[in-house]
Amino acid sequence: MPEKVTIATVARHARVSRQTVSNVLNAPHIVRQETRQRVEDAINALGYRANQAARQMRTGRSRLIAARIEPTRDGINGSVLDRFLHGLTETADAAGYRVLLYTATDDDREIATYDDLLGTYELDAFVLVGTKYGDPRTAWLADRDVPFVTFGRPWDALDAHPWVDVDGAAGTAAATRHLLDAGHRRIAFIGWPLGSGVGDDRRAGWQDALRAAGVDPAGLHRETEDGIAEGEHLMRDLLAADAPTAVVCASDSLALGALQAIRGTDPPVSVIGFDDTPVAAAVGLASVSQPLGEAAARCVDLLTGVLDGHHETPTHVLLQPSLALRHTA
Amino acid sequence: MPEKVTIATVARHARVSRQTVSNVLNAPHIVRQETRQRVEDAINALGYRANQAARQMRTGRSRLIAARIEPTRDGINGSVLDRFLHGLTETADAAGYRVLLYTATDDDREIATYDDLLGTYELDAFVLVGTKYGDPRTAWLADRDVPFVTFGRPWDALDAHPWVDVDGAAGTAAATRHLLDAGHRRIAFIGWPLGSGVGDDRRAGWQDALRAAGVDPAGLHRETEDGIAEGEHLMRDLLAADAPTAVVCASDSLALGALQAIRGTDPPVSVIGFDDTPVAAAVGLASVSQPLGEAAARCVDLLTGVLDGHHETPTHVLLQPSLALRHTA
DNA sequence: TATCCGAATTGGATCGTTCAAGACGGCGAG
DNA sequence: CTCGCCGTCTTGAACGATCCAATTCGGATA
Repeated sequence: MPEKVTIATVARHARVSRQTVSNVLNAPHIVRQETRQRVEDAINALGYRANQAARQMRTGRSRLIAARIEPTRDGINGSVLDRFLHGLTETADAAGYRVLLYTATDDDREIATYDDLLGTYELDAFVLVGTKYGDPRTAWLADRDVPFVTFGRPWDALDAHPWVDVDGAAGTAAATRHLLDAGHRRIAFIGWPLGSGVGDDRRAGWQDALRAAGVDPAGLHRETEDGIAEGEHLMRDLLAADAPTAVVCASDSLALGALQAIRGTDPPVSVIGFDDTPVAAAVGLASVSQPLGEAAARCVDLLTGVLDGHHETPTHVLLQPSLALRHTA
Repeated sequence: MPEKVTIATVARHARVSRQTVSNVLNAPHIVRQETRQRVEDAINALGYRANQAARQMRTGRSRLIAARIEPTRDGINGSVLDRFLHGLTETADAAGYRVLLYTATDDDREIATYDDLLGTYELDAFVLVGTKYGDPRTAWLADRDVPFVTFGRPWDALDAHPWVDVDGAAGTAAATRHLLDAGHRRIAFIGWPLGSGVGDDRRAGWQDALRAAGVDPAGLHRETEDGIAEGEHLMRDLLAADAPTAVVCASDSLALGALQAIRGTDPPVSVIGFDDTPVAAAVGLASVSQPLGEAAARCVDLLTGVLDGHHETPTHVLLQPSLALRHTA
């Protein structure tokens, strides 16, 4: 039965005081090289690991970051969060932080969860995925000076807090340009109802790319809630009314619906989705791909920047998506 | 600037000692009703929350459970883990535990991570998803008496440790019976190479169901690594050699491949996949559905059973899958 | 040789909680 | 009446780390 190894054990073994061991861990530069080496050897020999609870008690820092895991809603876009979380865990680990999961069914409950996590676990920071106009969660966190980053811009006040996002407009613009280069002119867009930051952004990219190429986008777009059936329905409508030869969609779900609607058209209508989900890869759907691992890494960067305490000013990161070309485009 | 509320603040406010407050929290029955009420009122009035770090220091329990999040490999089956994690977080929360994520690229590194998590964070337990024959991870954990549960049976020693699993054989058997009931006789199976516990189990269900119906399964099965292209390839092979009228697959990936191979057959060959992933729902693929939320809940049950300390004996839970019927069957 | 300086090290206090042991009043038994 | 016990509550110590102030020590300076 090996005895528990504490900082005192290490100190005894290296014939120094506890404080010296602590200094080796937290401020190595103030310890003489020779002493430091002796302490480090003792640490390795004994397999010492600093007890996080004890450290936290003194410092008030838990080295824990919270992220929310959602019930995969429509199921297709769920994998985006999945991949993001994986990247977050990996990068946070490298920075000496761990990721704690939580769930919540609505904003009030989510805020109650923040309160609990902060009170009992003294969480260091939160990562929120997706925010909406006038989000009460970010307001609550900001009010209390809790460090947090969002993956997704705060559309109503870009300077409100640090965020990382992917340039959706650039993605749909690139998709549209690709179709233009392939000779298409009647390129439609199926997106979400007006008023959602993300949806409007993606629509704008398509619109601007068309205008830049001298094509009038008027009438060539449709709006609906996300979903496969919805996408199929709107695509049929487009085919009947406007005879587009290609379509860019705000999500892979919509694009999958569109794919079903165009079955049998000749020449085949090109389709490009958004998010490059596994489903897209599975069925050969071209899609705009977000650099999720990179996004997660930058979230951690921003957080450690705030936590390890230099720049107080909120910082923003806008990443560029890429186009995953497959046989539907 | 509200002062930090500790157990001492509550004690002062309720005019009792710290220990009495502690007793109200941890052993309410030994405190007189009237006193207890006074303390509880004070707790609510002050918004007191027990500091987990301090508690952990004394008790050695962190109320933290670790689970691994994997890089979505082929992407399709990844959502299984995703849904499982969500259920785990929800149920753990209800039981007073939180879920901590970690990643690892191989077994050795994963074990090193265990060591680190146990040493610095004093994790209470681990949840492992999927184990293989002679898994070094479970051996390591068992050696050190670390509480853990696996989602997936330990195929080489069913009594080695607590586990929760879904009866794959029952799932493929049900799928096969459904096809038999629909009049099919030549029902094929596309699965994974012999020697994987999960794969062999799923194949056995198909085989037994056929035999029970008096159909000889000989020759009607193929084995390959998981993947869409692989499934398509083997399905073409089956069609050419054995002319099956239906096929049961060990995964949705394989089933998707099979779907592509049978396009245009008349009458259409029926296909049933496994895991009921979002992709299956999206393309209308019938599939065997695992009760993932339930599985997660039972994992937490087993863990709290061990942690909150009654039954020492490993326990096992085998859940029944259901059939998600869609137009491919 | 005496004095001083700064780098390196030391011991004690502290974070908020639970554990172990003891104090206090009231009650029933001897 | 006294003793012991039980239920209830209080006090002091401990968990393992960091922070703070005090001390030691080697070497440079006068």
